[in-house]
Amino acid sequence: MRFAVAPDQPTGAPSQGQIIRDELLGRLQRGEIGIDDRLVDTAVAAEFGVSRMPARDALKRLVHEGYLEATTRGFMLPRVTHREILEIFDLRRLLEPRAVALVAQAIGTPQLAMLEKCLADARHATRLGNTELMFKASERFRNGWIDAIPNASLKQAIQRYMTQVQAVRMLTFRDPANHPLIVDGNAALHEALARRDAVAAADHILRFVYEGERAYLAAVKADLKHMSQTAKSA
Amino acid sequence: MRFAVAPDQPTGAPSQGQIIRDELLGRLQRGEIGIDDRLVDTAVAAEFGVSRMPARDALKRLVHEGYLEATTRGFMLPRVTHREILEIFDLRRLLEPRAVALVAQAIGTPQLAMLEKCLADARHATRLGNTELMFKASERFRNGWIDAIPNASLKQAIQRYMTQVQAVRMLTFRDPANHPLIVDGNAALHEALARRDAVAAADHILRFVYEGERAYLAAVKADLKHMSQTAKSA
DNA sequence: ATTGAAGTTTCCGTATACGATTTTTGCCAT
DNA sequence: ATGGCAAAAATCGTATACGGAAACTTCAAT
Repeated sequence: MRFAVAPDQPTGAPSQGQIIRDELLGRLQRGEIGIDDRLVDTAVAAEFGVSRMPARDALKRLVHEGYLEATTRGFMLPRVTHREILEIFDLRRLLEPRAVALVAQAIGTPQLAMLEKCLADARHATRLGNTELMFKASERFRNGWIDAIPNASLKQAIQRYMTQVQAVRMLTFRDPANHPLIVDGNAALHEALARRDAVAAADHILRFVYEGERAYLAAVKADLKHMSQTAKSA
Repeated sequence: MRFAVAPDQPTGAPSQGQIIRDELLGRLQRGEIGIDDRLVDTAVAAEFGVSRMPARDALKRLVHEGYLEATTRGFMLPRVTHREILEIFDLRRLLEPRAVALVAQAIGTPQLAMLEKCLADARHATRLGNTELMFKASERFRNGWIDAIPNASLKQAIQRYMTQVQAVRMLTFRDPANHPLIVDGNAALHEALARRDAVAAADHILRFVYEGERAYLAAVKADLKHMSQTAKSA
């Protein structure tokens, strides 16, 4: 057993396809890819300066992970239906309380500090009325605690519906009245995590999800036209 | 609209990669691929009479689905870690009770009959002591109720870890003492579903998962040598 | 103006080829 | 005989090219 050269990464260098996939996933999770953007393998390949193969690889993988949908005309965001959104709220109520409970028991001080930073950013943005910043900070907060989930399988299950959650989030964020609710929800969660209080954390996230569903339904009601677009897409 | 040549599948023809993937998945699920078999893209491609690309496609997809593991020297069965298996039991306890509860409210008579058939098959196989048949029947039963989950997102989340469940299942099935427990658990679940009793169904599946975890831990204990192979792999 | 059909474009799936990396094999020196 | 080094083989990742299918566009006829 020779450790002479230090094994660096366990798997050596990540492949181009992997790199592209990670980058695209980041964009998807940051909401940088819109509902009617089309991702075409040749374009992606050109952007990353590689051939179609790694690009195709990344795209197909994202499809399989549920982040994209393969059409005969490129790869697009999956059209989320109203029904599906409600289904995902159901899923979230099943998974996320347990997840934050585990996080409360496992999270480290630096991660807690990071979450606190996100929270402060979100507060600041709210005071400024800057929806964009608020959105980003809240997203970082969410990604932060999801990253801290010690059960990798559970974490993965939650991350699968992240993009759909993003889409819904974007919708509800449009009403600034929701911003304080979101900040307060996150603050309550953070406080519970800081106290390592698994029960309180689970309660808070559950309430938060219900609150999110309520806000979503309100947004849909206030904006029927936009919802009908998800069906017509025109 | 010309149906002269018969359009075969509604979605056009499935790609070669898809075909290969399905066939390989069948072999994997039938246990026809051993722990130290290596699947190499060129060999697979040659067998199916195509180029490397569709074969690679199928292999990579199976990797992503968790059925295979990519090594620097071909694709092999994944070494599932003990930790991962326990994580999945945790996930199952979160998701499956709700899933069967929804099934209890939504399942139709023909599907119920199908489940009953699987149950009868499993009973028969148990009496015969035929592990193989018993395994198949139990698998059909499980796939049957999973198919009936009305919440598509939840269904998908459950299906994601099906392979790992299969692997564990394979392990616990080796002890015939577990067979009656499995049949009884399935029978109890079926009975609850037949009565459209969501609460009882959820209780039964929860108990069933706990029972499965117990059986798994017992199997590991009884078979430490095999488990240590997952680390050494030699 | 609307509709239908033919032509064009776009894009995916697959084939073949090449370079890089890792593993294996063979050989030589001690 | 054993250990190490170098050559060879195996296999993966990527590049490029071709054929076909779906969608879009154009244009003419009603």
